[in-house]
Amino acid sequence: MESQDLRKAGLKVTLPRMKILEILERSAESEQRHLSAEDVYKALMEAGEEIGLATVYRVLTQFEQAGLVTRHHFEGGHSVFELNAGGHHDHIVCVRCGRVDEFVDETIEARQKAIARKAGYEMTDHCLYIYGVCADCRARGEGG
Amino acid sequence: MESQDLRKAGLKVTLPRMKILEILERSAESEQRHLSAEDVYKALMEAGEEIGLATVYRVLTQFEQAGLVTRHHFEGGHSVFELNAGGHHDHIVCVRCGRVDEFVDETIEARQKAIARKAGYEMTDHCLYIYGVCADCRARGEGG
DNA sequence: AGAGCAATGAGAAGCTTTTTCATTTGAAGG
DNA sequence: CCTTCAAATGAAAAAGCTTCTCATTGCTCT
Ligand SMILES: [Mn+2]
Ligand SMILES: [Mn+2]
Ligand SMILES: [Zn+2]
Ligand SMILES: [Zn+2]
Repeated sequence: MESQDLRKAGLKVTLPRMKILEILERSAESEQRHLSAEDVYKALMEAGEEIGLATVYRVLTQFEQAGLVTRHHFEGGHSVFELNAGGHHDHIVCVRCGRVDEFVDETIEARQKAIARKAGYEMTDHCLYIYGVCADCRARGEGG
Repeated sequence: MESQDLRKAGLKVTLPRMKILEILERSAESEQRHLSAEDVYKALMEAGEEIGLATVYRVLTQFEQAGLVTRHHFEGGHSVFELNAGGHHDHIVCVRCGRVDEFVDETIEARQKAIARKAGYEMTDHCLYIYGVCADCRARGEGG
């Protein structure tokens, strides 16, 4: 019963919010954990839902503020959203095919905290992106 | 003689490119190492240069491709550029006042390489942003 | 079921960045 | 120094992505 998730987050239970949460959950457990607002919108269209793009943006921002999703600023200028499940992690992105892998490294996490403290900052967040070419893309050859 | 920098980079020496390079250098050694295209454009205007914003974007992109500057995607949607001097480093950004500090941590650098290799990636690049509240902002009080 | 406030949809608007194209400029050579 | 011509520039338009506006709709609570 995911309407409880919304209520707990202090959000009124509406059809758009339910549907968007469904899309995020279904996509996460199969293909893709990282969706742009446009991706979510397209998925809604394919599911026959008549939900406006403005609503998708609004709802995703609300979900972010409620702590249900995390927003990432991947290269290319647009944001991607990911359901908050399994805790914090960082990302490796293939610059060739766009594949995204996730990782957690406690050594790095600890060093970051130390660096922030030494610089006089109270750390609120951090993000680490490793860019590279994935194994598949390298096997597929250098030429594109 | 910075026209040599441009020639070495394979770029024709033009007035806009010289002026933009000057702005980046002068700004780096005083106030700010990290400038948006708009920042550069404003600095040009203040210096009385009649250079179009489109040219600023074009030139900064060319500088990036030539390895003269690095482009960062800070939060907020717009890119910032920084002169390449002193080699790679990562950033701590104050979410309150926008202050940016820099750091290098060899432990993290090494871990990143290992993580990429283990995930099957050939690493091409990486970036690490630590977000937090700087000492000044904390001293200035919570409300603002 | 009804009242009231929040949420939604469609389109307009806002921002950053890129593209188009006529005009200008720098580099090379006479 | 002057010519030549590809490359670079400026202005304006266009292109994304995201947010805002406002009339309409729909939850929630009684
Ligand atoms: Mn992720
Ligand atoms: Mn820097
Ligand atoms: Zn790949
Ligand atoms: Zn600060």
